[in-house]
Amino acid sequence: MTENDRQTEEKIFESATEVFVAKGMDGARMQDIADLAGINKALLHYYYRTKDHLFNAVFEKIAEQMFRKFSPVFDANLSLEEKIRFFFSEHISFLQKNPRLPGFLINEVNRNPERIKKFLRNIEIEKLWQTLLSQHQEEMKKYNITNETIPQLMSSIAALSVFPFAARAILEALFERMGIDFKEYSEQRKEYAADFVIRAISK
Amino acid sequence: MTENDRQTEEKIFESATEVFVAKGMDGARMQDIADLAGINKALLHYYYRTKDHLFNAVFEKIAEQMFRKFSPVFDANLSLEEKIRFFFSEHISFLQKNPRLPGFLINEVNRNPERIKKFLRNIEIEKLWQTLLSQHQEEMKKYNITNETIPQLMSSIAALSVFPFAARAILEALFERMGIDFKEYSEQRKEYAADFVIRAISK
DNA sequence: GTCTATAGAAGGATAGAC
DNA sequence: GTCTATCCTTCTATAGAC
Repeated sequence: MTENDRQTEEKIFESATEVFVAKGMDGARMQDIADLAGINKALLHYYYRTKDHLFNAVFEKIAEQMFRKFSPVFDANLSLEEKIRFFFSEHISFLQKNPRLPGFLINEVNRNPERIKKFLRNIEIEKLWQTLLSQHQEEMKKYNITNETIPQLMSSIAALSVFPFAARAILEALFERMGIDFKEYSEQRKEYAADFVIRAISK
Repeated sequence: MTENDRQTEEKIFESATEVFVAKGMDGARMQDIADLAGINKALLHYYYRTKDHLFNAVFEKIAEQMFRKFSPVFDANLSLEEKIRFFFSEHISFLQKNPRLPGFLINEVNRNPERIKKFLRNIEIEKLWQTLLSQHQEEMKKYNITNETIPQLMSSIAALSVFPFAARAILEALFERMGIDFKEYSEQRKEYAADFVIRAISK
């Protein structure tokens, strides 16, 4: 693969990412992607045979980015409280830079649940799960956490971080009427959400 | 309008709702809707001039349903804690019956933020807001709540209720690997989320 | 590897008969 | 009010020249 190939292929991939995230699989047009990349449609099909192939490449990359942000939480040598603060700070910072990713993923995954199942097959969920459990078994006793409530807790943490960005358009419409700035809100959220969770699990 | 008209129009509306919620505005096909309603395409255009008109009718109805579930919370004569428990119980029950609505709304609102702004213009946000504030000003002192943190608190409550259904496909894929049943999880969630919030705001 | 031109299919919308 | 037939546009995908 020559330098020129790599550049074109990358440019296509970047443009496709932007268009797919903005309009979704169904709303995106190959013509839009070609225009944004400054090339013509035929070249898209030369590199990625079909729209579906191109979309899949973009989806996998984005899903990987989102989940990679979670993984340090599982093996970092931090206390539970430190992990929670670390997670919200890092994850919300990532979402501030990529505010449309949550909505994109939620939509495409609802549209085609097989996509995420296939993606997760390459991730050792069970292993991460066991690591996390064993790492904090002792610490959990100090908090209001049992093995049974961990799914509730983890989904709550994800919810508090991701939801404001997924539902951003709704929140912004409401905030506009209440004189609140979304940027300020999301910056405050890093600390608020961490405090919120820690108080909620404290005995 | 004759009885027959009403039946056909309703049948179209119901079919359109099902198809739009399942596939989104961009993915939905007028042919799908006609097939599901047991009529032909031309009749769709007879009742709702364009696909856009039909979609707007469906969207407004769904947005109205979702937000109506929030409104009793604003004026009910209940203590703060009772309101929180009432909200999670009612709202999650509604979502259990309509699990695809959150994903649908989030997607369409991201696709076109104007829609929700227009919808909210007909709702007296400021009034509901003032009612809520004045109603619990005294009670707030007992909790960890200030006027400044109310947007954080309210978005957190919405997040804990809505997110699991919006991201249902992701959670189900994860839960499958961990031997957890989503139905059971969502039933437990009513109480877990309420307890979670109440502990989080308690001093 | 990149372009122009076009095939081929699908979708929204309308005309016109009943 | 409902149907069949069809127009017209748009979109993905490919053929073929350079």
